[in-house]
Formats: sequence, structure tokens, C-alpha cells
Amino acid sequence: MARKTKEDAQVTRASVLVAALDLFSEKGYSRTTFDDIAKKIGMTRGAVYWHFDNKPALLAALIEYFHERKEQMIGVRVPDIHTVDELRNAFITHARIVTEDAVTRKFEFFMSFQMEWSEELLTETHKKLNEIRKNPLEAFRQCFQTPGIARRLRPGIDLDRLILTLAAFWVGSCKMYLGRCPGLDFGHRAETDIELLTGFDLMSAVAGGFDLIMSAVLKKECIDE
Amino acid sequence: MARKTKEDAQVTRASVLVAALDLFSEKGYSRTTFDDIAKKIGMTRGAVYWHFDNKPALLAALIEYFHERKEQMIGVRVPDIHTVDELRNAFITHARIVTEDAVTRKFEFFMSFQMEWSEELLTETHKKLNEIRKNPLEAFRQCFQTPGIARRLRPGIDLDRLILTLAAFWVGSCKMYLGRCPGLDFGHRAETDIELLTGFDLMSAVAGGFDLIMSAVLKKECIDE
DNA sequence: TGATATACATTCATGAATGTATGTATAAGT
DNA sequence: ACTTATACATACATTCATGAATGTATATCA
Repeated sequence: MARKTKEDAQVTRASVLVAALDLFSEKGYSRTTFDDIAKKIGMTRGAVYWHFDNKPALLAALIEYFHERKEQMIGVRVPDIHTVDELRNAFITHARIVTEDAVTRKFEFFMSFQMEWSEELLTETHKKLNEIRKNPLEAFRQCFQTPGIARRLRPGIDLDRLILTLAAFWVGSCKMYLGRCPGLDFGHRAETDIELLTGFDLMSAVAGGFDLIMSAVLKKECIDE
Repeated sequence: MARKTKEDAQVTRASVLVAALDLFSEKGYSRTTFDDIAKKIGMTRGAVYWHFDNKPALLAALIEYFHERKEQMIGVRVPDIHTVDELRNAFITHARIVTEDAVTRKFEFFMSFQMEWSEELLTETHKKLNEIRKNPLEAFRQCFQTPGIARRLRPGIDLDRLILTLAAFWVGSCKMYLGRCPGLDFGHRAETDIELLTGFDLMSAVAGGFDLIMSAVLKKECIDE
């Protein structure tokens, strides 16, 4: 085989990233080799090395690529959130993407369970990771400071506490869901898992938990609105 | 060097596990070798191989050893929890152990961030892991069914929802805390982390979040008790 | 007190992953 | 039409972790 069009090359580059995500989420980052990835797309290691200098570089590109993709799918921008309902919908949308989009689910699963975050690896990717991780809590704070939401909070509510609690609830929900995600999880564990988790539905869990937590901080008259 | 006392051997076995946990939590499971572990305790690979047939076997032993250790430190048994205050204390105690006991913190950090949970590895360790993971939600359910706690819940509360929300909150709090745990976390990330997380205190976060969530489900007259 | 199992150290063989160097056919530029 | 850069494939050299095999000194036990 020989040289292809520039567009073809971009296609193979993307297919490398997709294959890498598949293998990373199945076998784990450290156990998948460039040869595994190449074979998965019917090419040789040379092709993969052409597009990515080494594994950390591939990882950085993968994180950028699929995080960008997820952001686009979610669509909701923080400045667009002005009411409690819109915030609630943002949570649910996020949960919907993780639940229904297999690629995003694999990405989140990989980042949560199939990656060993050694310092040297973070050095390579920490700029991108920091960009990603900086946002959530700051975004939360912005939301709760918009009048449409702040007005509905009961006086005396500790905003930091509320934000941290909601964030931890979201992070934990994802981890619990992904830990038993069908098709990705460890088959033999499903059968012994407790019943409560067997039917874990991230969307309803997130919606329900959000309502429960918010019911503790919203003014009563507002709850009935 | 030559053969030692049986007690000496048990000491070296334990020192292997401690050294392994140190290295696993620093470099990640896959990147630490038997040679790394041996050198850390001033021995050769032969010593490590004598006590553990291979890496998965070492991992299984490590999980058993340090999980057992953590359980003993926490001390609180589920059947001992009969009131909301006792449940709250159990949360805080758990958080205190993770915060103050460096070994437990390393163990939890390792399990959360420095391990790729491939299926083959789970086959080796899934018995132990299942024993460990089965408990939490079942234990929660038991707690909330004891009269001392059930009596204080407002009527109409969805118990499953409450349990899942509390569990997710706990899981997420741990993940957020460990992800920036001093001494273990990735130094260069700390400086760029947002302020809200910089001073993350797991104990107060857990206490505050617990109170916030419970305030949504406890009867009002009981809150003031 | 002698035999044996133990608790390691040392050595070696193997495979596997990495990275690089080189080959090659073709698309793109002139 | 010729050159050159591109997009790979192929081949090779090196490193490195594993595991097994072997060696050895000493507890332990009969």
C-alpha cells in the first residue's frame, strides 16, 4: 500500500483514535500496544507511529479529541443556564450522553477505570486535563450566582457546600454507573452485584438525586411553583 | 543472606505489600515491577517471587491485606448503627480514616487512580472484590430500615433514591478528594486547580453534604431535636 | 546431629514492546 | 514531467519485565 490523500490520512488518524479508545477501555491503557491498535484497523505500527510519536502523545490527542466530541454533544453552555430547571436539564443531558452515546461512555469508562495516572503521563497531558477539570466547579458557581437561580435559594445556604455536594454526587453517580456499565463492565461481576445496582439507571438516578439535594436548599414556595 | 525465622519471613512479606502499595500508588500498578519492589526493601526479585507467584497474586494479597486493615481501623459495624447521629458518625469516621491514615489513603488512591481493571485481572481478584463491594449499599439499606432511623424519615421518601444519592455523594467525595490528595497527587496540578478544590477537606465536606442531603428527608421536628 | 524444608539470591532464557531506520508507492506541488 | 514530501509498510536493534531454574545458607524438626 502506499500514500493516500490528505483526507484519507485524516480518516486513518481518526480511526486510530477510535480503535485506541476501544482497546484502552477494554484492555486498559498500559496493556494495549501500538501493534494492537494497528491490527484493529488493518494497518501496521508504522501507520500509527506516523500519526503519533508515542503512546503519551496518542493519549493526549485521544483525550482532546473525545473530550471535544463530548462537549459538542452536550451542547449546553454554562452561560445559557439561568434557571433551576435549565440546570436540572443540564445534569440530565449530561447523564443522557454518558448513557446513550457508546463512544462517550467508553471514554468516561477509560478515564475512570482503565488509566493509571502516573506523574510522567500527566506532565504530557496536564495542560489539556487542567483545561478540562478547571471548568466544572467554576461553572457551577457561575450558575448559582445568576439571579434566576440565586433568588430561589433559601437564605443562609452555604453555596460552597451545595456546589461540592452536587459535584460529588455527580462524580460518584458516574463512577457507580460506569463501574457496571453493560457491554463494558466485567461480566462475572454483574451476576453477583447487589440488586440495587443491577438496574442502575444513570439518568433517573441523577434526576432523582438532583431533586433530592435541591429540595433541601430551595425555598419552599418555589418548590411548588 | 540466607534463611530466616518464620516470623522474619512474615515481616518481609508484609514489607513487600507495603512497598508494593507505595510504588503502585506512585507509579501505577502496571509500571511497577517486582524488581522495583524488591529494591525498595533491599532484597532481590527472588524474595518477592517466593512470597507471591506473580503480580496478580500480589495484587489480590494486597487488596485483602489493606482492605482488612482499613475495616479494622474504621471499627464501626453496620449492626451498631441505630440512629441518624451514629450513621453520620460512621460517614465522618470513614472520611477521617481516609484523611488521616496515609496507608489507607494510598490504598484508596491506588484503587481509584492507579489501577487498570482489565477483565483478566478481575478474574484473579474478583472474589475478594465482590466481597468488598457487595456490602456498602446493602449495609445502607439495613441502616435505614432500623426503627431509630426509619422513624425519623419523612413519609413518602424514596429509600432507594436516598441510598443511591448518599452512596454516590460518598463515592464522588472520595474521588474528588483523592484526586488532589496532598503528597499523593500530581504536584503541578495543585497550583492550577480551582480554589474551591485547593482546600478540599474530606471530613467537613462529607459532614456538610450528609447534613444537607439528610435535611431533605428528615422530619422537620426531628431536625431541631 | 543429620536430613530436609525454607527463605531467600543469582542466573538465564524468553518474549514482548518500543523506537528508529529504511523502503516504497503515490499524491501534491512546480 | 519531474521532484519532493507524504503516508504508510517493513525490518531491525534495544531494552526490559517475566518466570523458571538453580544455588545456598540456615531454621526446623526428627
